[in-house]
Amino acid sequence: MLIPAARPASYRASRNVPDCSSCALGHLCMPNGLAPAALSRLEAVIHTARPVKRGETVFRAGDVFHNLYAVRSGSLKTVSTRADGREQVTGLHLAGEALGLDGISDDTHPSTAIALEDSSVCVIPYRPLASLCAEADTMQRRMHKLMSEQIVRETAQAMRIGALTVDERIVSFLLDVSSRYRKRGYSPAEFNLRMTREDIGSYLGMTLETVSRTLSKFRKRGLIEMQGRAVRIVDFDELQRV
Amino acid sequence: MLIPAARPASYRASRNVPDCSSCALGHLCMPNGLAPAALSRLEAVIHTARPVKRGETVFRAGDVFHNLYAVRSGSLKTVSTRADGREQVTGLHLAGEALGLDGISDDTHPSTAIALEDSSVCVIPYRPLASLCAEADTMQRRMHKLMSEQIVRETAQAMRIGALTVDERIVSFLLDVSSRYRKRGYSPAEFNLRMTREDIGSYLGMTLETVSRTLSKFRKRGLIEMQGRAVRIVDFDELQRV
DNA sequence: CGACCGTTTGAGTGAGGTCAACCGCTGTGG
DNA sequence: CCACAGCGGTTGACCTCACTCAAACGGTCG
Repeated sequence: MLIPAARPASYRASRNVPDCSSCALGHLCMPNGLAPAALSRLEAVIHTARPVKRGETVFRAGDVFHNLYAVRSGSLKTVSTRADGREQVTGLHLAGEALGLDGISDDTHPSTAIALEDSSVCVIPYRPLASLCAEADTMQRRMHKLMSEQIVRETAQAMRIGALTVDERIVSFLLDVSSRYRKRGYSPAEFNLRMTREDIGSYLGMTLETVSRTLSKFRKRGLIEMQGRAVRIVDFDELQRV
Repeated sequence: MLIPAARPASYRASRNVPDCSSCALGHLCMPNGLAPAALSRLEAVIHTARPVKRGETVFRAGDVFHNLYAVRSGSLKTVSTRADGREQVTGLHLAGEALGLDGISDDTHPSTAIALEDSSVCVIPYRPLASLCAEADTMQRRMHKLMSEQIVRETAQAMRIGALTVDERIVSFLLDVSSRYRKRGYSPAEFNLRMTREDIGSYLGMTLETVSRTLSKFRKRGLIEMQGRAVRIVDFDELQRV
């Protein structure tokens, strides 16, 4: 049976995933390892939890960069507009992941972040965070890792689009999302994609029809179950071998 | 007439591009704005300039991460190996650009860096650099910008591959390289790609035959001149409108 | 209830991949 | 010094994968 949305279920408890009570953020604002002084500073920096309704934006392309964000709950997509006006989905950000790191580059957000469902984000003013990084070594390390991870993810995404067939791209996408949910303590087998077929196609460099056809094919082969945007991965092994 | 390799020519002098005498690094180790104390620290951190012959590697996928690198002269490609063994070119790094930022993520280099020509790289030990970032605010800011720029570049690359036709991809690639040379004080119109057609194809998600055909088409239309890997952009405007 | 949006599925087409032949340059060994 | 092998590049012919266009369905909201 398919659940309508991903939920922590028993995974969090059983797999002993650390819980950041202040903002449920995974490793971005996870206090482990921080000196008490630095911890209280961090809490002072992260002062707001901002709710974002489905379809609303957290920031828009061109906005002046002031804050980083961390997804507290829900999920968001980032879209970039090309020179010719066409829009493309360039990122998917799940609960516990960071948002807005690309704005540091030239103090302007290059993309627009849109909530895929009613969500909540932590607002983290960049300047104070940078100061904190200078004082607490662990914090700086965490910041660098976070940015480096984003670089690795983007590179993987470019490879995904460039070197894989559409079947492989869909598989890679599903497994990527799955592993990201697992990392945050949610079920890696059942989750809700929340994106439309068009969003997925835009993200993976293919048309919405092809997305639909490919998912249908996988369903018929018994690799996945799905109704609408809810997905359940039935056969990981078989899925992995294309 | 086509030059065999990109060279500073008169651009550097005439356009007043800052020159970093210690390692010709553009903004990565460009001392402008650093306090004298921080500057001497920086020089202490960047202790080695390592020569790399064409085809040699600076680091390999799987190597433990210790150092960042900055390209002093020449150019390198980064390649990643997919699960199925196929290799893909994931990055191109020109003189003055950074290398290895993706290794911070989990203390392991995820890709292999290979020199496209006889080159030279600055070796920058990460730990001391991080300490310096904690002490000098400008240095931290620079570091963050550098990583954020890399994120933006990778996102652009994913969009390039995902949303553009092969013609558009080639144009976008040529203009990208061109603007990067301009930024470093080299001629934006004449440069040497150094990569094989296969490398370019791998980087742009297409076959080497298609790369060759497309470049030939552009040459016949008078948009570019080229012999071998040397390129001269003749008509920027016409090239830009696909 | 009807309009609309997202999705599914089908049929036809074309952009780009595949396979193959050939050219020119470079390096190597007889 | 020349012959030859090997690599990178170009071009052609053919084919296929994924896009385009089109139709129809189901759920949701006013």
